[in-house]
Amino acid sequence: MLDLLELEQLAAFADCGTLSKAAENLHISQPTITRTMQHLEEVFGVPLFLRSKNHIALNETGWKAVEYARELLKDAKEAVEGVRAFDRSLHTITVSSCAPAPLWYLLPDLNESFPDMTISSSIKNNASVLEDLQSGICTLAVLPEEQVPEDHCSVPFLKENLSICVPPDHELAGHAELSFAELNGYNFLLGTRLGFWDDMCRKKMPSSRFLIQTDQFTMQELIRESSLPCFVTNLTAEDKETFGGRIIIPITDREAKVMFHLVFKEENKKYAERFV
Amino acid sequence: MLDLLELEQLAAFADCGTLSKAAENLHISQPTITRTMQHLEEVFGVPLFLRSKNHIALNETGWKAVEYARELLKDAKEAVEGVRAFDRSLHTITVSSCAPAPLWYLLPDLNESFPDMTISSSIKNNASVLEDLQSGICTLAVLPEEQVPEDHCSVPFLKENLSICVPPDHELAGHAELSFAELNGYNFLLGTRLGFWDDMCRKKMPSSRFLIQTDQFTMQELIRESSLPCFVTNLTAEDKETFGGRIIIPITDREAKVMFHLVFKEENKKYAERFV
DNA sequence: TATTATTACGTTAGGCGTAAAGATT
DNA sequence: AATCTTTACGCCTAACGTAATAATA
Repeated sequence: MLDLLELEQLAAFADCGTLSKAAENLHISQPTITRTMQHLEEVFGVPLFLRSKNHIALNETGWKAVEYARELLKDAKEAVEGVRAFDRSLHTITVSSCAPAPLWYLLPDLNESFPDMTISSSIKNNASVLEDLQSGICTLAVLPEEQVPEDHCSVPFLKENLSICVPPDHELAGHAELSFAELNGYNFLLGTRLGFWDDMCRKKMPSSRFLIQTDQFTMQELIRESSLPCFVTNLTAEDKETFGGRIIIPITDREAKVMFHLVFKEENKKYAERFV
Repeated sequence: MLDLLELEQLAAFADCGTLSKAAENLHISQPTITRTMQHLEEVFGVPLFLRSKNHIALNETGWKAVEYARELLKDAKEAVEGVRAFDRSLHTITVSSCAPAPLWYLLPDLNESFPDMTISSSIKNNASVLEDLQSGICTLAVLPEEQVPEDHCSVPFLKENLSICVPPDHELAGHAELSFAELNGYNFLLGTRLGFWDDMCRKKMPSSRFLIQTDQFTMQELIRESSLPCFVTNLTAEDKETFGGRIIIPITDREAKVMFHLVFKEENKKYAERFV
């Protein structure tokens, strides 16, 4: 039977050209590698080397053996990595969500219900979430109702309504409600990456600019100190403080009201059951 | 690093269900296989088994590891076989010919010129010979001039003219020459498998039947004792005796005169050089 | 009681490195 | 002289099997 350690020495010899350099590389003695090459010839049952008194080189068959050796070594490495990755996946719940808000409710819940599992989550746009779902990269996906693929299980999860938030003296402050059409052209502060909402806003308000703030504190300061409108939803959990005296005005468009669904494969039902 | 011997034990355990049976199968002791399983868990770095006091079974990850193990074992086996096959191919000249006659001249020549090579030959139809050539299965191919592929080297080798051979009292015996059209409808004795000629005759004489004789002696007897026509060519080396008093009549069709070419890849030029 | 996995233990085979030899440039 | 491969030799590890242990059905 082949021995991967021996094949590694063979590959090293192919790389180095001489047994001595290969031995040095692998931190073993020359005699050891000499013996290994002899043993490899025994195992393969055919000559692999051209020998002269103080020189050894691979013959044509030897090079072919090296090809196979490298392939096997790569496969063996991938096997170990594959098994480890599989084991990790058994202890990880991976959530891909199209928006941040659902995660605020989902993640604490999962953490509590499956305390010995690692919870890994990411926010991306609808298409990417779908990919993760189809490819099995994610265990649970959060998608708008309309995006739920037919061949997957799903449960309704949360409803989110988008509103904007302006200072009382803002020119929009008088409206009881607003449409994307009316908002188009205004520039907005955008708190964190919004996933789903991000795409939606850019699409519905193509003339608007979105001033993205990654820092939480900066964002709060700008909300307080500027008159730029920003977004809130019914799920936004910020303090009253954060928005100071700002006024919240609902957006009337159908698209501003979203029903998020939890989507998953049959085999991952157990992780979604408690949300049914 | 993984050890294929250990993986073999893992696969055996997966097959047998218990360590004892696996040990028995592999003719090793139970403690050995126990230790191996423990060591495999170390190497993979993740749990592979569900253990109770006197029971051990593969967990989900373990089964995944078994998958990889089987794959690696198969690959390793194929590597050894592949290297052996490659080595053999280096010491074998494989000839695929569309007709037998060229081999009568080619094989003795090759045997003499390359005494330490094994010569392996087969007769097949044009299409199969071409396949062998393209796929590299054969070192040298013998094909009719018209069939030589453009992307290969070739040298003219032999010219063969097909004739028929009938007893003096046969109704065709009076002709000085004949065409396939005139022969169509007669039944023929067919000595050995003719490769190229076989297809040709069936195509040009669709109404004829061919009585195939695999036994040399039977063939000779039938030639002597029946009046059925048979085929000969300018290359046929049989004794005058074999054909008794039979008369040989050339076939006039263009297709009955064939120029065989030796066809080969650049890399195998050395085996054809002496025929240039 | 029979079967199974695991641990303990003693033995041994085989693999490694050092040293030396032989050969080539 | 320096470099390289191979052989010789002795040590020592590590792998194996036997025997014992523990647990279960």
